[in-house]
Amino acid sequence: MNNSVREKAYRKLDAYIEESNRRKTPERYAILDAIYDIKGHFSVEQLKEKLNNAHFPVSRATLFNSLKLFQELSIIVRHNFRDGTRYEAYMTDEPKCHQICNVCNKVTEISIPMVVSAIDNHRYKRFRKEGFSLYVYGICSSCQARLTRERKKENSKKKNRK
Amino acid sequence: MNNSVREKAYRKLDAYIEESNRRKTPERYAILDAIYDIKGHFSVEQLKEKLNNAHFPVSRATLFNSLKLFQELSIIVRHNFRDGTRYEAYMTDEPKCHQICNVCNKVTEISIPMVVSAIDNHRYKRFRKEGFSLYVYGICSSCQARLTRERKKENSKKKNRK
DNA sequence: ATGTATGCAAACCATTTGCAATGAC
DNA sequence: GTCATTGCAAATGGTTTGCATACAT
Repeated sequence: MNNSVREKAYRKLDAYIEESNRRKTPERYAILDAIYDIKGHFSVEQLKEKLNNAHFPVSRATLFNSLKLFQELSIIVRHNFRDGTRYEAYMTDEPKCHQICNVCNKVTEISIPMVVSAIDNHRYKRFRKEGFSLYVYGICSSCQARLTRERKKENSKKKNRK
Repeated sequence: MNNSVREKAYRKLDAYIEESNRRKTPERYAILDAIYDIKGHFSVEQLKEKLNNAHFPVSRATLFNSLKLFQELSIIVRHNFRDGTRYEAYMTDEPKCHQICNVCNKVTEISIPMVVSAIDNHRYKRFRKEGFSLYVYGICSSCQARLTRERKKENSKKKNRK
């Protein structure tokens, strides 16, 4: 990951605190650091653990507060996968799309440059775009294969019964 | 909404039940109907209410079961907005993208044909695409304006104190 | 000194689970 | 008759909330 992304987030947080007359608490910066150290998706628990390991334990309430704040500042994005909520820092360089199987719920990150540029080039009305997340839903090949197999089996059972 | 979409979903459910040797319960078809009657986003509670109004009350457990099944069958998609989970039937005609404000969390449906065609034309690897959802995150103009106003106010307070 | 932010624990609420009853085949 | 599916109620677990304390300014 490009460290300039991290620094940009720092500056966003600084600016917000300065302009809104809030407090520069060590927790907020520690959490921000942990997020960028993790790279990629993370759950609240993983983030908590990361901070514990960094000898900077933070309460769950503060984690949720900060995550909400960072989302408002467009520093992170919240995903809701089948196995729970995941957060992720926006990456300016090569944003990823998510390919998700509707059956096994497996999430795969893929690159679709055409889509990314189409999203970037669109002119939004009364809206300042900060980031995006795209989920392409479907069936992965292994589930496809398994389903076909299982259905065949069920069908033969049915015929035998008759 | 095009009714052929609804019929396609019916056929998907029929095929699944037939091939997997499951049961054609009235609940499943009633729920499917309610979903297509609602049109657009809905919460589990809204769906439950819709079914109550249609004099076909269904238990919450069954609703969740069916929603999970319909998701596996790629009939519906699950969204996770700030104010809770919402479901939505896939629409083949003119799929919508979501524009979401990171501050007030307002969700607006927008059309970005270039994006839709880029998603459609991409060649996925070992994956059969069934649908997608795109969330473009940012700041809506009214939040933008409000934030600027508030920060200005906070700043003048700060100066007065000094 | 002021009032924002944190930490803790309790409360909340959407979703899941276990199990008995139902009913589709 | 068999076994998938439903309905109910209890359990679960992630997230929020209330309040006292700490601390950034």
